[in-house]
Amino acid sequence: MKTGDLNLVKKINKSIVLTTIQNMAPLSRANISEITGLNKATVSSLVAELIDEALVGETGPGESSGGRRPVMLYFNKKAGFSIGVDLGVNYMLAVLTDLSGTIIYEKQTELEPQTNQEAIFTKLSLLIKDTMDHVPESPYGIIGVGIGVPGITNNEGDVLLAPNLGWGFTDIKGYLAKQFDIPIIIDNEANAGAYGEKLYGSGKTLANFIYTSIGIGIGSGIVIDNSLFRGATGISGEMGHFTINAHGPTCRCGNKGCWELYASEQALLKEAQNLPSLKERKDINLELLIQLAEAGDQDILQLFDLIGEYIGIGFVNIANTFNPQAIILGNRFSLIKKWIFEAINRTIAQRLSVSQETEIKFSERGIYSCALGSAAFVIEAFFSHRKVTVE
Amino acid sequence: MKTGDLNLVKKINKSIVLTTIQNMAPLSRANISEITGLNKATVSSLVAELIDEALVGETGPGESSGGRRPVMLYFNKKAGFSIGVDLGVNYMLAVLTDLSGTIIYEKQTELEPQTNQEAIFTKLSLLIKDTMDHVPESPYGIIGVGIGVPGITNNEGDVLLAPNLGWGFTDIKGYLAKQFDIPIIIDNEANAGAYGEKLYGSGKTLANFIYTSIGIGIGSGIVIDNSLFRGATGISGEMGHFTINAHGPTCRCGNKGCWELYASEQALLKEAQNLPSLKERKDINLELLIQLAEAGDQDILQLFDLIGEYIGIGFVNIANTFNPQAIILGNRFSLIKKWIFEAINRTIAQRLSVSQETEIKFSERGIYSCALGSAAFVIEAFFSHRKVTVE
DNA sequence: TACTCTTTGTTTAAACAACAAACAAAGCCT
DNA sequence: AGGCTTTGTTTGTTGTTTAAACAAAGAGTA
Repeated sequence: MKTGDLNLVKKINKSIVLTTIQNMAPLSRANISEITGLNKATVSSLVAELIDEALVGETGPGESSGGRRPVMLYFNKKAGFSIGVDLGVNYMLAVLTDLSGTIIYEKQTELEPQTNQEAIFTKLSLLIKDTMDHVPESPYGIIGVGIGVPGITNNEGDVLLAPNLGWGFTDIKGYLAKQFDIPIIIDNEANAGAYGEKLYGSGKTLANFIYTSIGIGIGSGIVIDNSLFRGATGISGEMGHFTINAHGPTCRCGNKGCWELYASEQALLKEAQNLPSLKERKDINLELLIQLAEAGDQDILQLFDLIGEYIGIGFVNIANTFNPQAIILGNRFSLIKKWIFEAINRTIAQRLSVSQETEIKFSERGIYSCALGSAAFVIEAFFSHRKVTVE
Repeated sequence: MKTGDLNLVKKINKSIVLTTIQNMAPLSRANISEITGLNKATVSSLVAELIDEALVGETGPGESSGGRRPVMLYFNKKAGFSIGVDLGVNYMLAVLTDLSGTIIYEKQTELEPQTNQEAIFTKLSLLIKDTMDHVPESPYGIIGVGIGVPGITNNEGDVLLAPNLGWGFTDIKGYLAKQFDIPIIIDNEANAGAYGEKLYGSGKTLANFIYTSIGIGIGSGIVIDNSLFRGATGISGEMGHFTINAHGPTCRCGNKGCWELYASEQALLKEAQNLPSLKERKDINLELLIQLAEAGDQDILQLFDLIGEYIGIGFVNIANTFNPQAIILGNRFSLIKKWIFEAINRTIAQRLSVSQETEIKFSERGIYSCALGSAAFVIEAFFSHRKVTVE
């Protein structure tokens, strides 16, 4: 049982001071005291410890406001570095970030579709090693590696199922832990994307939102009260598989009429193939359709509109279920924003009860959301034993 | 900003001690010390204060285990009383409970359908006053009134919309506050039901579950990490209005093919009306159908089965979205459990990916869930300034 | 320049909650 | 009767926040 003692009090206040510096630097000890309500003496003593731990530094004297000049403090975001990997179906993207989520280095590797698991593991190791080589000198070095996987993961770092990779149960954390002696965090690609947008993108100012990652499939990350909801056993947000057509076609998940059969890249490409103008072509992919849309192809524009409508139908379901402040659309479909945005909003206006005010947004960090979020999971874990919240 | 100080530590520990006594009484100070890890001296001092506040009492000496006999403590559940009201469409049920949720007194009032708001308010006042008259003498008296309303409420205690009552925006809290000088808490009927089941029913051992209240409409309460999720602005769980048929009939909410059009009492009665055997009858209601089912009417049994299937389809959506440990079916449809249970489970087995293990349960407190949950909201508020949690 | 006032940050002493250890109380066992 | 065990209180220590005093360093003004 978690009882209270003096140690806890200190931890809470130190956490508050650190968070304040992270969010509002540059600022002085006096500023912190005023903002937090903590006594000046308390702030001084806690800041001294944070400086000892290399998490905070002094930049020098600031502007006087009629008295002694303050000593300005900053958050030492270079105290350590995190690695985040977006493990896609046909690519791998790794980013190296500092403790504030700024990208220091990035590297992308292409993957042949259907690459076997052994080969993916090897490439992943190489990618991580390469990224590690680009870490600057720092007190804490690399504080961990986070990986976003397009599939279902549990809280122990196992992948339970990743159909688009052809994986069943996979102990990816175990594999990596053997090679790298640092914390490894595995999570779902949509959760990571949601977290990335929460910290560094469209979700920065939102406490409650749903991030929907629409690509080949549809995944989602649920942010409630500023933190990610992972569900009972770490599986959740499989919203691509809710039924929007009770007697529709069977999905590979076993259910019928799943949303993702109507509103994903897989649905889009299938419909495109049926267009008279494209019937013969074998090279249909999202990029081609974007080209055609740019050129003003009416069939394609109409198709995008239809897909947008189905996305809107799913969004109405999400809004009715969670009443979030916003739904953020991310992953590949953020590329076709301009052709689906109107249809999504139109559908929502038609179907959603007026009392709800859910805004539709698009991912701000684009293809980086997932890698950034994965890196952020590591940073969160690094700070977790320093940060405490009370309610 | 919420900083830490000695006062906070004390509050945390006092809260732990009180919770421990509530959950495990009768027990001694030494027991508490052992269970919580708090020092014996600390426990003694905190228990002394709780006794001063009349929340805890001593029953007398317990069994010796080879030394001095312990003084056994109990939670004084009679220190105050709470009133919970289930404001239904054609009835009002009030319960008077002690601080542990035990019902001391209850009273139900029938309502004519379409009763106007003024009349409902008057009846509600009378019901509350009558309930108050049955309160035993106690240190804190009546600590508040909680009301569960079949509609959308916000966190300020306003009803925004209650279609089945014919209400638009209604300041019910304001009305009651004028007459009763105690805390008034207004919440959605499904949220209250969920909370009632969480504390005193099928949800007691579950940290994550979805309570679906299926009656005329379908509402839902979402329990995440042992606490109720209310959504961005206190509106959430309008799951009855997610689409399960993208191009189905239009619902009064504006959306199309809403789940509640296929799986609620309203759907059931409409289908029943179309049965050849019932075409001429004007007195179709749930109770009649139950009678017929008991008598073995094949048409009715088949109809129940069909409705069960649609309930199952919605449950699959819920499971895919939240991955809860269980889905608890409550309200009127808990009455027809034996005729729909099999169809629900069958549908889920067919449609839900095997990796998920969501159990289907039925409400344990039956028609009391909502009133009990409403009363519990009041108790929670009463303790909220005493109880603190840290993470 | 000299002086006062303001602001910043540190030092000092007081308050207080948890804690360990000693102690008192009240039982059990032989 | 005496030793042992368990319970619960008392006593003194530790560690943290805090208010108040203080020191440092600048601004403003005559």
